[in-house]
Amino acid sequence: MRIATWNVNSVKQRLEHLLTWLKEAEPDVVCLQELKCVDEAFPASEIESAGYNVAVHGQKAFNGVAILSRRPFDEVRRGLPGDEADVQARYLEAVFSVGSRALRVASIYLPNGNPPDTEKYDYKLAWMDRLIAHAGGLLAFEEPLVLAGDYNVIPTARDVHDPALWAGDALFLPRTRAKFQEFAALGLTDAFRACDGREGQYSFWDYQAGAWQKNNGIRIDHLMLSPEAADVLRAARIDKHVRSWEKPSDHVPVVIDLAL
DNA sequence: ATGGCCAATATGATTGGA
Repeated sequence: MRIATWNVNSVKQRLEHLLTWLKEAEPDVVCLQELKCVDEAFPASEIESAGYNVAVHGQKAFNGVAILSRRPFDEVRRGLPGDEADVQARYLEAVFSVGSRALRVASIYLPNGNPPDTEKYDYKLAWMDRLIAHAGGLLAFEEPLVLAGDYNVIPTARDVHDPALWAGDALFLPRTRAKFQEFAALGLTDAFRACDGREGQYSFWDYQAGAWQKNNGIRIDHLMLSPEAADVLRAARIDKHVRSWEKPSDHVPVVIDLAL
């Protein structure tokens, strides 16, 4: 079972890349973020023709998450619980049958939070609290669970090319990292870090200032695993070559293999 | 050259990204 996450920065702009990468990587489940379109504008037929079922939680212009799956969906949940007034499309959850087991996967687009001295940062931290509460409930099922997405969190100094440059950023502030630690401490495993301890492994490079050419990146796209999923983790990788394609997203896919 | 981008929006300056 191959599961991936990718912030595509507009699914309409990135459709050709997505179809090429699906054929190349052959994932079973894909979590997408930053669709930047409403449900009706999502290119469902093109993706279905590539062999995937589609669940979409879109929004006009911003945000938007989707899950693609070769298997049929048993259940789909749209939106993160905990705030009925939150209209931002940042969370989508699905359940699949894998043999006799249930596999639950969520596509997450955690708020950026910049600038940190504004209500945007408060929203980020509150969203993380809601995610912690919801994840706690899901972990109680004691099933394979993959919470995958663009977390907009640099977990440690090892995950950024120049920690000092990011010290005051909402993605790397101590409060942000502490909250992410609290989330992981529920019993979640960072799949990539469980497989690869090297420095210089990133999932995002800014479009500006030649960041890609200089490998000035950050690792902010994560697949977080329940113990039942971590037990069957076999491999994790970052498909960084996608960043060198023409007109790329600023994020690249992160991929794991589970023995399910 | 110590700076350089990109996408969406009643489409032209603004907003958001990270």
